[in-house]
Amino acid sequence: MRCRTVQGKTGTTGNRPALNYDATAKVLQALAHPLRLRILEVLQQGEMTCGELQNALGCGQSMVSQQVKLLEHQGLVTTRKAGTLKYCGIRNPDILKLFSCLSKHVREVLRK
Amino acid sequence: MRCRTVQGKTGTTGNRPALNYDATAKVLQALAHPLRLRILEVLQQGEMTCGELQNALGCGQSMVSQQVKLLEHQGLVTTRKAGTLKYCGIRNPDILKLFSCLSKHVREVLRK
DNA sequence: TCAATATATCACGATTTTTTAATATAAAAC
DNA sequence: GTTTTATATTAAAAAATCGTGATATATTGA
Repeated sequence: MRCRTVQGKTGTTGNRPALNYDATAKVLQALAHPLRLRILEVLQQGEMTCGELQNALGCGQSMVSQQVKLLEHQGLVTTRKAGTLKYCGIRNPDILKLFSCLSKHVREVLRK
Repeated sequence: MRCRTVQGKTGTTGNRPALNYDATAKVLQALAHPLRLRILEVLQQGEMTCGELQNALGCGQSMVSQQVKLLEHQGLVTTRKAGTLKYCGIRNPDILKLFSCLSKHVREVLRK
């Protein structure tokens, strides 16, 4: 995310509160990965440890650890430690609303 | 987007129509860039040529050309040619709904 | 203390993305 | 025709991301 063009937090016309492009792009980037999407989807069922995610998704341990951390940094996942276990959960369930919209887009606009 | 883990179109439980993770990740990836976000925001005002985008965003010609094409490929922008001009517009305005949600997320969860 | 378990971190090659500059194409104006 | 204008394409370097394997840390239980 190293965009060289001018960066502004405010939008085009007057005082409408627009996007913070850099921060928004980072969140989108965090979402833009098949495995991370699957993590979020699986977590809709409820809290889950990293190990459980690993099994549910069939991927390596460090992969899960790293991707969960990334999602955490962008405020998409919260975690709590219980002994040696790390429970992951959806932070801000509002974000899940994006998925239906995206799913529709993929189906309709990119019909495949 | 070269994810080595298992790829499935259907979700976790039964027959709920889940995400196409790869396609969805690609769309998100297309959105995950400050300049591309700005292009989409500017285009909310209406159709605009690549040159006008260039001026509006203060960036180079090939940059606009390339990013617009990328957005086009993911069904986010439509274009029409008129002589030597290329008019760009928002395809599927529904996608704009994502922005308010993301903006809220950035403000609240990543409060900055 | 030692071993086992769960997670974190690190390092690396491979791939992808980003950005710029140069050049190509194609339509319009002259 | 030539020039001008708008856009497309290409090439290339720099940076970021992806995925893996190795290792580190930390907690638990024997």
